[in-house]
Amino acid sequence: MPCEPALRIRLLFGKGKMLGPGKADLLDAIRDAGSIAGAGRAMGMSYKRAWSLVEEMNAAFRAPLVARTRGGARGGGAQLTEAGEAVLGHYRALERIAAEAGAAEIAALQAMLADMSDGR
Amino acid sequence: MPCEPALRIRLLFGKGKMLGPGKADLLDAIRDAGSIAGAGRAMGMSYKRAWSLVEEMNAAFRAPLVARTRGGARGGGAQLTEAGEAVLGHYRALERIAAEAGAAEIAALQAMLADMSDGR
DNA sequence: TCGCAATATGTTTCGCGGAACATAACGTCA
DNA sequence: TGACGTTATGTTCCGCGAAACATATTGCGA
Repeated sequence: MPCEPALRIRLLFGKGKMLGPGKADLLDAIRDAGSIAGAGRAMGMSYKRAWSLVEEMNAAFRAPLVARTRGGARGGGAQLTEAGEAVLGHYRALERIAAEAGAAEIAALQAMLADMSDGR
Repeated sequence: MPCEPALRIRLLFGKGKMLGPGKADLLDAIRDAGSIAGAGRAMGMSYKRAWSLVEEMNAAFRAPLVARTRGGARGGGAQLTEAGEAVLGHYRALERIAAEAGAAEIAALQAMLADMSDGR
């Protein structure tokens, strides 16, 4: 974790349907870990919470973002679906684009801050 | 209130210094109401909370964003300083620019949502 | 000099999201 | 068939941020 982004973006489509940094990071972690449990461990989040976030995401989108399998040799696991990859990609792109397009405003605000010794 | 923005942006400069929709709206309300108490009433927020947010903001930036006066004919009041106007302006501009620059990604995500009957 | 409306600030209470804990079910392999 | 690691799901517990409540203070005007 090199540095937490200075710009956090949350998309909210009403009625409990929202997407922010937390869910995006979780998608990333699931892709890395290959399981919800592993992702939870990796980011210090309880399995139950990770699972419920996945539940929310799968419900919010037309197609599930995370595919899960139970049992089997290694107990089961979870992977990002094509939709999951797409959503994550779009979100990351949005983050990048917004930070880029808003760089001037962000810099202006940062310049007005008190005591920016470390700039973070 | 036409529609709450689908895009919420939070800027975080570490160590308790952060700026999001809540504080921005509060600045707006203070400019409208001419007082912290009035702003709090207008947005259904306790005076204490509004006051502490102002405190945070004034501490976070080099120059205070909100100028307060106590006592007097109408009890006192609060107005945005030049710095306050500037910060609010930069934040609103950032919101606008980000939403504009990220429109394509946002639309792509929205298109993948389930059941967007009301679009909100 | 008293009342008003606001700022200023401390103390206590409370709701809720998340943590912690507890199980069940699943499916492959040894 | 038993063990393992995961998904799946319910229940209870707890910390913390916000609300609620309580005062003190300021300065003008009636």
